[in-house]
Amino acid sequence: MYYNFNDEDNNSMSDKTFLYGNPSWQPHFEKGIGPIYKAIVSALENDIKYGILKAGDQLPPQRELADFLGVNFTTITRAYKICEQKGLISAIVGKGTFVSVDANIESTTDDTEPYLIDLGRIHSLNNNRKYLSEAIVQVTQRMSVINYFAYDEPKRHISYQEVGSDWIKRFYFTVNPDDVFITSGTQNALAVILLSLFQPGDKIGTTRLTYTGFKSIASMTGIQLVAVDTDKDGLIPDMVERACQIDGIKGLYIMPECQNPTTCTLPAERRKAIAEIVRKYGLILIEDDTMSFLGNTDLPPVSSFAPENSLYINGTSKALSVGLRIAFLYAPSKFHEYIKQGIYNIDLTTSHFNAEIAATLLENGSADAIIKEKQMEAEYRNQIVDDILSGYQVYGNKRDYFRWLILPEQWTGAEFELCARSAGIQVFSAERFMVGNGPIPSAVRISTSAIEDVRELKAGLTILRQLLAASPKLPEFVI
Amino acid sequence: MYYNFNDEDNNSMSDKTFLYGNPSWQPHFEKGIGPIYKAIVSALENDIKYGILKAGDQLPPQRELADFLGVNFTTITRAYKICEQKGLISAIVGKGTFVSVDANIESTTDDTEPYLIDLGRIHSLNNNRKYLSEAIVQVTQRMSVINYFAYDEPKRHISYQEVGSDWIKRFYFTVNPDDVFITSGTQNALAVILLSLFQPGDKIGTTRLTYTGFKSIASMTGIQLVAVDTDKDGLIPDMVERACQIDGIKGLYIMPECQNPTTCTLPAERRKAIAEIVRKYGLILIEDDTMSFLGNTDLPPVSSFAPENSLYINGTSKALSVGLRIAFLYAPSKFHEYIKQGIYNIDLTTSHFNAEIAATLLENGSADAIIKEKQMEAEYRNQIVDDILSGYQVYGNKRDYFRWLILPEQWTGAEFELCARSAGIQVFSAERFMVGNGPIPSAVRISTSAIEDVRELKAGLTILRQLLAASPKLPEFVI
DNA sequence: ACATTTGTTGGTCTACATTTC
DNA sequence: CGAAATGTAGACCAACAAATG
Repeated sequence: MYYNFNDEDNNSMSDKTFLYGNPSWQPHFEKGIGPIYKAIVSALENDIKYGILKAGDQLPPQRELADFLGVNFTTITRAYKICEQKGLISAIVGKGTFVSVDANIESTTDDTEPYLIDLGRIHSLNNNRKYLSEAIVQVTQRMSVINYFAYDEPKRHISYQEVGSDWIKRFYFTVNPDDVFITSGTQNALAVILLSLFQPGDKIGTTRLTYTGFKSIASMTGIQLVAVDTDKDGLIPDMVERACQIDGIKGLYIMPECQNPTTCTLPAERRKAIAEIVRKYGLILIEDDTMSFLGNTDLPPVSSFAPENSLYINGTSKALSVGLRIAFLYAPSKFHEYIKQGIYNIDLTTSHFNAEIAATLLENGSADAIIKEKQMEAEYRNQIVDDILSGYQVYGNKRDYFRWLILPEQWTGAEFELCARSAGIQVFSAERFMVGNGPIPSAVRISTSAIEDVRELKAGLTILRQLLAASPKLPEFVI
Repeated sequence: MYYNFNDEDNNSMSDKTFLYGNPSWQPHFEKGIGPIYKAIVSALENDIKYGILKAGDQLPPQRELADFLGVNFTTITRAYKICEQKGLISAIVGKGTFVSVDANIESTTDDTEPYLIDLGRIHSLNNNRKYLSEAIVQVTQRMSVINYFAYDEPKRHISYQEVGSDWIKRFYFTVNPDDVFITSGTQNALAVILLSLFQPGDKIGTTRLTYTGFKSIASMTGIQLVAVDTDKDGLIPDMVERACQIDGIKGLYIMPECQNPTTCTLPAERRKAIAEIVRKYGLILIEDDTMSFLGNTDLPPVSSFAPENSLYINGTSKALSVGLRIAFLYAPSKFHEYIKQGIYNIDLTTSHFNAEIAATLLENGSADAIIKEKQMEAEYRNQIVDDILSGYQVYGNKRDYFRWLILPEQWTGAEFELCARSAGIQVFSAERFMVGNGPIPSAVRISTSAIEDVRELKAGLTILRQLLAASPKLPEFVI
């Protein structure tokens, strides 16, 4: 383009030429065709793709690479910045720039090969379908069933919004029915929120290990996630405040109960402290409380302490039935217009028939029975995990749908996932849940909720136990 | 920050000080607090919001404003650029920068006050619910109904994908069932496509007047729309090519049949020509063929001439029933992974129960009967419009769900919409459908498909006819 | 405590492309 | 046609800010 890359002539740089050695990484591209920063971006993308750069590798400092290429260092800044936005690398002032740990890792957890024992995905436990089936019969027998399909808004004796506020009230958060929206599930609610309340480039804080579905939707909408540090109780309030001050996060995503994947549950004081920070910095809190129905605690959600700044999601898929795809979303009035618009723009509306079934279940008390059974089944299954993996560090509340296993020294999560897979078992490693950079815990998530038959669970766990005692033996593979 | 704004001292500018007069618009902000370009952005936002800057107003040239503020002109470039991305203004090299026509106009068309005669929204005609009701009864009577809710993927004799490929085949496009996805309606399919195949900042070409739902989802995902010129037959192929060369569009959004809102239908040669360009430039074609069931033509869609580059959407909401929320999406194999991911990230999956009802309707022939009836009803209603508005320029095929009315000299679309509203009728003006800048046609869209009772249509049209002959008489209002 | 290393940000400069007159 | 007007894009520079030792 307009610049000649003539290293000798570049006097302003010549005194620094000796300051830097050869950069640890060098982008290969043809000079003179197209902009430099773009060339660097594609070189970086390629080298990560082909394994020349590996997760955690440190890139040369901007000034060093700039000197080597004979350009101003902010040109490198620009290139690095783009790569960072693509999630390939992450930079820390004073420290350096590093290849992201998940740069080359599939971050979804929705797919599993059918022949594997599925200790990977989190499902609703399908143990008893009696109530569901009754509700369906009840709904379909009503003369008005056609209305759920023919009309946009069928009339019913109490509104879905009231059903939703009643549902949310179960979890110690009292909201006005007018503030309740109905979405097609939790994931859908997250998509609506990110699309309607945030813009590409905005930053949202979240635990360093977070729900993969949230990572995906954030990456699709161009929203940057900022890792906030945690300890055994979950998010550390001071670290949230830090993220506000330093990173300028606009929102905060939390799962207060049974955080996915670490199973942390926020204690009461932290909930209040976080709400305090949310209010102080005017954050938009996105609280995903899908797991609260398990009843491990009776604490009010963070949203209840900062309702004006909060979006609170509580879905029925996990609690009642996968097929329902109904989640309730609380939003304060200042967000109503945006959320309405978002819901409309993504999918017009949720199926009224499904909403009616969910409403029926909730109104006639079947929901309570279903939840009770699921809680007991979860408890039973978790006990099996704790028994078979006794002696290992297994985290999780009594009734969670999954557990978090800290691996022995010799393993990394990714290695263990791979070996388990070869042994016929699907688990998901810490790597998949990582946000940004930082130390990756050696751990895997073990789901107890996807398999149909408890014998499968036992068989799978027994194999995992053997694996845990062994050493990583990776199959031969390139890259 | 780091710069002092001392106009006198700025020698490099002093010779130019006399070249420019006072800028036609001046941003008001406090110097020294925060970056200049951001201050300009908020000043601009505010002035548009409060009506100080009106749609179509020309902003001062970058150099002029820069001189006035005593900064480098590229700082203004930066501010303008951000505003352009926000959709507030649009700039043309050599010409200037202008406030967008839709900067302050609600671009949604989903809301209508209940007391108005709704000639605004486009609905499915709900004339006959017999078939739908039969299908629901049939589906619910099957013993396996619970499976639609309890399982993720109920077994059926032929797959929904095959149902989808059969449906698409009706519209002269033969596709492999493996390439068919099921989404929760057309709007949902568009959201999935934009989220999974495009990134914030990407550009997509579309007709200068386009579907508002597409505008909204593009704006939410940070995707820029580029207006492509049209004539009475719709998109002009040469203009599409121009958009490729000049704007570097990555995708192209089209409605080949009954383009919303202008009712244009692309003739055969244009379809081939556009497909040619799509292939030549490797564009991603997004073809929204929701209206083809009306059967105004029997032309194959553009996608059929460039299947490797095309995403073809054909929904059932308009054709069968609003409540179904099922659309079929064809995607070539190279996009499968992305689309799958996108569907999963937005909403997990579509309601199987609804899919089953749609499938039943399609398989047992009811769909044909429903469509036939809708076609006839549409024809009947359009005839009424053409009769009552005879003498005026009304565009539309025999069987469309809406018509496009060119207004007489004295009216602009926005004025007419406002006056019609005061007279109790909702119509949507050309302004709502505009992409970017350019001349705004004086026209409104008149929907024939939202009202229940034809008498309402007649009453509404009669009032509109009187209005057309009158002069704009705007109610007193500020801004 | 303070200098060093490293990344970030706001503003500027230069070449250039498109449109208008 | 060519000069003027106007917007665009890539690179550069200087001040700043966080982390490290």
